[in-house]
Amino acid sequence: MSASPRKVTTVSKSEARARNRRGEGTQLRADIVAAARELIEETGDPGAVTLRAVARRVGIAAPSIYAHFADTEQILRAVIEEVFDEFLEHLASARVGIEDPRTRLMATCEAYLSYGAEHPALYTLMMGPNPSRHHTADAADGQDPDPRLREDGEGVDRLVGAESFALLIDDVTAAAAAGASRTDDPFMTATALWVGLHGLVRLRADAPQFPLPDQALLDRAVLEPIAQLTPPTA
Amino acid sequence: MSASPRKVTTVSKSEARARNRRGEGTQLRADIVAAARELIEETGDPGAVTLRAVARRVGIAAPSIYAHFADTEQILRAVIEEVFDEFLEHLASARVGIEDPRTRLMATCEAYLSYGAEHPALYTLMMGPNPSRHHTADAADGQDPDPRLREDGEGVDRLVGAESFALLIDDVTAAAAAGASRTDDPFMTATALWVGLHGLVRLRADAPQFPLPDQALLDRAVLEPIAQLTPPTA
DNA sequence: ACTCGTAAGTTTACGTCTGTTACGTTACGC
DNA sequence: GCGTAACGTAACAGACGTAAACTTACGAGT
Repeated sequence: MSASPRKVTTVSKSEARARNRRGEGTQLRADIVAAARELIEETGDPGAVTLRAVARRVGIAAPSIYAHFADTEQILRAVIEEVFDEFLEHLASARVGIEDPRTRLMATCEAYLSYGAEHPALYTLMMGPNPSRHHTADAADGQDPDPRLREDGEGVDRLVGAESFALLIDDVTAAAAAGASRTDDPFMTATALWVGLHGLVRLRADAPQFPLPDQALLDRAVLEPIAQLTPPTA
Repeated sequence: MSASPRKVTTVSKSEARARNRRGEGTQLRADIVAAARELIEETGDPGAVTLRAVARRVGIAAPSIYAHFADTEQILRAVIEEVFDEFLEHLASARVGIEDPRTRLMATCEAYLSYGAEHPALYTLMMGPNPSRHHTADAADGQDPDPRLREDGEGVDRLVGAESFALLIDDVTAAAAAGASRTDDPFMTATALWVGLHGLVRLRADAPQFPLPDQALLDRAVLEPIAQLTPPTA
């Protein structure tokens, strides 16, 4: 139960770290990404992700990171990809199994907002200006809901959440088809909804001390008019 | 036309700087703030504002800053205050002289968006999480449009743009009174509009590579439904 | 069973940038 | 002429990225 006898300058966790086995060098890579993620969540600042800080937390020496990442930017990119997958999963699992288009659209929006509220720093990192492009998105896989979605070969980068945004488009399109929304341009409406969702998340994260109205009421005041929802049971 | 003969490590501007006169020590303070602002605008990162970087740009020695600011956070606060004033002025000058409530509301929104588009880094700094509170806002100056606006003595910090937000509330209230908006809760609608404006600015700054729809069309798709505007000439 | 190549890290160290303290210097203006 | 406002110089300690060399120990091959 006693702390480690070693004296530590700042914060350090697991002092004891067993060296990985022969083929499991990749395990350290995952630990590095996890440590970087923790640093971002705790400090709220991606700038806190430094080679030495990550190394301290993982329990390794700083140069050991070079075996897996060329620099801190690569680490951040790995975190971003992980968060994007997690965010997409969060949205998808909230939507699955809901047939009613209106309820499903609202569920997607709620999931979007809840993720942003629970992981403000990760959301900011994910949606913020990316370090740069990386792998080209795997090309055409089928029908396209709107030609504007994939301008050119690499216009829609995965990093801006194209898959997640596709869920929104899907929901809005379904709502329009079912008469739950009066929109005549699902892509435009979905984009506008994205703006509203992004604004809600960012404003709550950016100005927490500002006396905003009740959360649910403000959400409705922003999202319902944008979605052009028809009266509930009309 | 030739560059300065001195060799410089990074970027440095005015090498020559004349010492201020006797009573004009305050001039340096303004120069420091201006340099910090430039650094933020050029790099997009408030972290680039370091005592030494500011000193280099101003053309002074780093310790000379201590006479005017205790640390970098104080400098950032000064920049934030300057930007807030500028932002408020930008909105106010765009609104002034417009009598028609609908046109005036739209003008305010356009000014909001244009400032955000032209000064993305400063907007982010201004609207982002503030370093902390500072001077208490000067107390009650007259009627209050909504009791929620000033929760307690210091609830509405000036740093979150209360004055600018007041303009929005004013416009929405006037629009509602004139029948240009169908809202029955101007404060809620103004807040929702703020969310939409913030979302538009932030999304364009955060994901510039994403193929967003035409700017004017997206603006309308977001703002008009939130504002609950009545048909133009009905 | 014993080697030994090599995966998986560590140690050490250099150079840069940072904040910050202590002290020295210039020159305006009464 | 001289006090003091308005700076500059020198130097420290800490954090950072990164290169080079060293160490440990797993596990395949004989």
